[in-house]
Amino acid sequence: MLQERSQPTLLDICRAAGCSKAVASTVINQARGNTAVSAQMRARVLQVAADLGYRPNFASQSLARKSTRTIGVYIPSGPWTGPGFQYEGMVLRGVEEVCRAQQYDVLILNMGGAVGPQACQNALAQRRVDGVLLLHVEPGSPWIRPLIQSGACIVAVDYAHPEPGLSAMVFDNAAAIRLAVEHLAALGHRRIGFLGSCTDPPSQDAALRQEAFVTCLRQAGLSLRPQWVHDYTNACRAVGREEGVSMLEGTFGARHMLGLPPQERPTALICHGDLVAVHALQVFHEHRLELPRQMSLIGVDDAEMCRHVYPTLTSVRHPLDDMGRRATQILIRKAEARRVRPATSRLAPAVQETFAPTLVCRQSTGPPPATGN
Amino acid sequence: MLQERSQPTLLDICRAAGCSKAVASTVINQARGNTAVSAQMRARVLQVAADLGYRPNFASQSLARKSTRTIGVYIPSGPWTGPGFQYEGMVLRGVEEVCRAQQYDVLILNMGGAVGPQACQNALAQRRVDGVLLLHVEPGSPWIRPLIQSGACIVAVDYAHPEPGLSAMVFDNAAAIRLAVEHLAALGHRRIGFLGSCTDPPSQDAALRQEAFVTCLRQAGLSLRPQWVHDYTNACRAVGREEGVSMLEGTFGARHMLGLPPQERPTALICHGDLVAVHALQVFHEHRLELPRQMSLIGVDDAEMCRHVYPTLTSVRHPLDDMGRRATQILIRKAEARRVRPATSRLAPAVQETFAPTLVCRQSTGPPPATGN
DNA sequence: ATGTTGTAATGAACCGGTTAGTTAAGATTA
DNA sequence: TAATCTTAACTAACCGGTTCATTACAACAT
Repeated sequence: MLQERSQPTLLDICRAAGCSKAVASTVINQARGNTAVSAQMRARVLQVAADLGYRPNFASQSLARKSTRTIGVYIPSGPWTGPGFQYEGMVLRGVEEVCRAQQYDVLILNMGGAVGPQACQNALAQRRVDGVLLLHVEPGSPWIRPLIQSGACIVAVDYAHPEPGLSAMVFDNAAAIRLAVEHLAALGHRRIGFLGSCTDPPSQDAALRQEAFVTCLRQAGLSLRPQWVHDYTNACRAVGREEGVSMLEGTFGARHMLGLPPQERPTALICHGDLVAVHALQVFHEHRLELPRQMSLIGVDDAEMCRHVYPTLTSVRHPLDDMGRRATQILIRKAEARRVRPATSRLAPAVQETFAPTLVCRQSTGPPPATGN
Repeated sequence: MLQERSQPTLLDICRAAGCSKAVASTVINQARGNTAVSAQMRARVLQVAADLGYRPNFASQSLARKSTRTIGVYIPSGPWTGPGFQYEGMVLRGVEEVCRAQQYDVLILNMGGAVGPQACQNALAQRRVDGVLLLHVEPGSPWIRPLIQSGACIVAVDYAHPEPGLSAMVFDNAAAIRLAVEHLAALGHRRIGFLGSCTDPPSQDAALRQEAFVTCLRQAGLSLRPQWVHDYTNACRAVGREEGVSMLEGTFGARHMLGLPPQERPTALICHGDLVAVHALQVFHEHRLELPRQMSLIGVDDAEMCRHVYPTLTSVRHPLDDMGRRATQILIRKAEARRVRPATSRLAPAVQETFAPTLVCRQSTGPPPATGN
């Protein structure tokens, strides 16, 4: 009769090595406070642990240490496979890398499924997660407040929050748009348009990017006609707002531009994001427009898909992996500090770091058509 | 001086409600074995728990129950944002949905980063995960054996494994290819080609799909020339195998087909996967081939990106979310059963369920060119 | 009055670690 | 030789729950 092989415990080690739990624990954590362990005992314990394939029980350690070595990542947007997930995925890559290196685990709370914010909060609270990373959470979300009050360490990625003590890793949206405009201007474009985001309550960075576009054009000394900017307002005019506009923002935008008389049409378009650009691409293909000969197109964020469409899409890289990495480092540092002196958690000041964009040139941008100038 | 707000414990509840830990615990778990709790006491405890915002400590529960209510998902392939992640993401969607509903957590071990299999196994072992879901893990991977021996419940998604007791959710690859062939045959295509996967040790389903292709063509009474099938062998002939062929499989395949004299060129191509198809699409665009007028193209798996390319890509849906859902249900069922009678875990027989494909028609397939027939 | 049954609550051991406090023995110093 | 310091080990409390065995007490039957 096969015995259920349960994992060896610290006690098993003690029996085999002939020592107390305290010694075994000390050796395995290679910690020695006021006590030292003799070299031979250390070797013996380590040997036994290796032989038995000992792995400390995480739950037990968490309980004793009052720290779960777990970072929760809260993702309010769409599901794992949503078109926007590439975005979250890039952050996760950085998060996991840092966590794994520091022996932390990642608990992902994705609201894509039927998982409400309430369920997520419960999960976070029950797990006694050491830190929470908020991914692309708009400021002012009602459920942030209880999270802060629960005393968790929080770092937001992508949005600065007005709440005190909330650190944030932010992307320099304005600089991203500036890079795009400068790239196009350098290629010789004079009529540059913008396809904005059309999600219903416009997101904060949608606004930032669109504003930056207007500012940059002015600074570059380029003229801007109102019809060269397509955003939520225009989209609503085209279809009822009920129509799930958001998924088709690029499509609407591109059609809008093609509707303009050729002489007044932009020769290049900057899109709020890569998905918008990819959808615009579909429309241009439909109309047999050749890119970049007849139209230049540029996205923002540099998602994986930029490399897979035709023509490959020039984009402005959003260093999401770096932001995730950095956020996680800060979170872990905070968590460790709190372990040392729990009462003084408020000492940690809110950090805010800004990340710079970089231009990634691909095939979708080129000089404007000679005739059109 | 602000007191660090720590979460209330069961003991806090007891003090407030004036009862013992046993009662409080019983009420909160709404379990009553041989003991009952009076209605008033139950109400009192629940009231207090709600007032204090009590959340049981997960680590403590895990320790006491000897169950972590956590499902580990092992993802050996590329990182979160890798082109193949859409695939894993779809499974995760299903997994998370079921877990969350059953109050389980998901621990994702993605080897995309610099996380070796060893680190993953350690994490799984330390966590005392209740079950492990293997995502797209090829049979015979050397590290599966220790995992099995550790006594974990395991369900594999996408590959059947020869190891005893290992359940699997498998996709009917042959049926998928058959759907694709039948679709094209119904449209009138007589010369159908196949772009296979070119990853170095060819994956099991690459082989299955390619074999199925040959079989289906024969069954449909269609002729097949060797040059209509492009796979790893051909790719290696084209470039050195060092050249990271895998990412460019579609590109090579498409160029190969275009290299054939028009009369001997397939009028439709079935691709091993969507990514292959998307890359083929890039080549066809480069050569100004119009789809589906001059060439039909069909992918397998129905990844999100199929909807974003031009023309939108016809594909055969791989019900990954369903497979993930089902796998998780089985895993949780096994885990619960084991809790009841730990010694009899081997009673649970290895389950194997097959999932059927469905055809998703989009713009990339149509009748063959009239002249070409 | 005694024994039986059933309900409602309690006590205490346990899960598997961590760690402060303590002890025992050998080395160093007065 | 006694007093003190180190070093290396041990003891036991604790983390926050779960659960079994036990007790207290009222209701019922004999």
